[in-house]
Amino acid sequence: MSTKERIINAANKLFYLTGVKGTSVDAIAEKAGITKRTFYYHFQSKDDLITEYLNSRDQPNLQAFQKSFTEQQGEITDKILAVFYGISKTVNHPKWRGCGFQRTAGELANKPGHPAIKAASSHKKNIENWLMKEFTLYKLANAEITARQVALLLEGALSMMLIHHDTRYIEEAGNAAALLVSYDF
Amino acid sequence: MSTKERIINAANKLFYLTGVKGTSVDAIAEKAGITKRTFYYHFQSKDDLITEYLNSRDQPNLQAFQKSFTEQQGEITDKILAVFYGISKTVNHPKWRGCGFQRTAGELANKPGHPAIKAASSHKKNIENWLMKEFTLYKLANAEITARQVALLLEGALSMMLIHHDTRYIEEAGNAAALLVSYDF
DNA sequence: TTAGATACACTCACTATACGGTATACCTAT
DNA sequence: ATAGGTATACCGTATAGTGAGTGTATCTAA
Repeated sequence: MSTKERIINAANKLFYLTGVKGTSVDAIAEKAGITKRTFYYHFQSKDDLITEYLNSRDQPNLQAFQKSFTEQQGEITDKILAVFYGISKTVNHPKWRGCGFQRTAGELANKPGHPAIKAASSHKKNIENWLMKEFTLYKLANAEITARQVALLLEGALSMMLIHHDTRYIEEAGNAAALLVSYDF
Repeated sequence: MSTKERIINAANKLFYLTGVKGTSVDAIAEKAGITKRTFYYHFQSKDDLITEYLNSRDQPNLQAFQKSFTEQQGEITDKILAVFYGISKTVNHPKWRGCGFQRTAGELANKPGHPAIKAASSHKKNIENWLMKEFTLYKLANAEITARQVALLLEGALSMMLIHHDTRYIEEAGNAAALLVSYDF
């Protein structure tokens, strides 16, 4: 694994665990087994790394949702429920800290044009677009609208889980999503 | 206004605008017109202030939702739509930064027992309980479940608005909430 | 005159970033 | 093929500034 990959790897863990403002470049360099100077050889700035961190998480996160959906047999409502159930299985892991995109966007709320916020926006849109395509395939009447509504429930569930640490919130979000999908079917 | 109130006032503005980790005690002291030492006379620690900051926002935030709901004439679905519409009117304000409770909980994600997270949890439950009581009055069949689902949509909308800065997300969340309410009516 | 409230000046740890220098490997022209 | 040049990747050590929190003296009101 290249040095740059090791840095991004370390950033993935530390930024997700302790937040982007709560993680120092020193800590990342140490975790990556390099000096801080070497970090600045590979990255222009900490903000630069934050952006690459989120971009590197886009596809893995999306694919995790897609996996839950695809592997679930049955109706479209069952598949949607499986996506929410897939998350509920991960939240009890001691290192679970909600959605890294949501938390990073929250931390950077006063830097509106920050490229990391654009990365978060792009990621959320990728999820929404994927849902829309699936809903279109499954002949939903208003695939675009329902996809957005399900994405909103997903987003709300991730936040509520972080605040309450109670899996009933993600279950109820799944139920609501399945309901909205079934009414549009 | 007492010194303590002035401190909390300054914290309200700065913590909300730049986040709890992005705001220094020095900045709060300066905004409050006191020295840092005086701050530490009134508060035990920065964490202490963070907690009081969120607790001080609980009722004002809740009442803003209740105001939108109460002042709206018509069916229960109209009243719920009004709650979401009330938020959509605020998001274009240049100082809007999403939900302070959500963002603070995100920043403190690696401090699970932090009293500020409990304050956030308590606030979100207050919203949910209020919705449940209203839904019960309006004879919804499953007031508790629907209240949670609407709260989840509200939460998701606030996060999505912060990420995308696109009011169509809050509109769609309102539509979904109204739909879920009407199906439970 | 005494207790609460405030100010000044500090500590000490940490933070992002910069500078100067080095080892290694690959060129390229003779 | 070999000496001189150059690009890549790395490290050790500054630097200038910020972070939370404190010791001690002074003020003020009852």
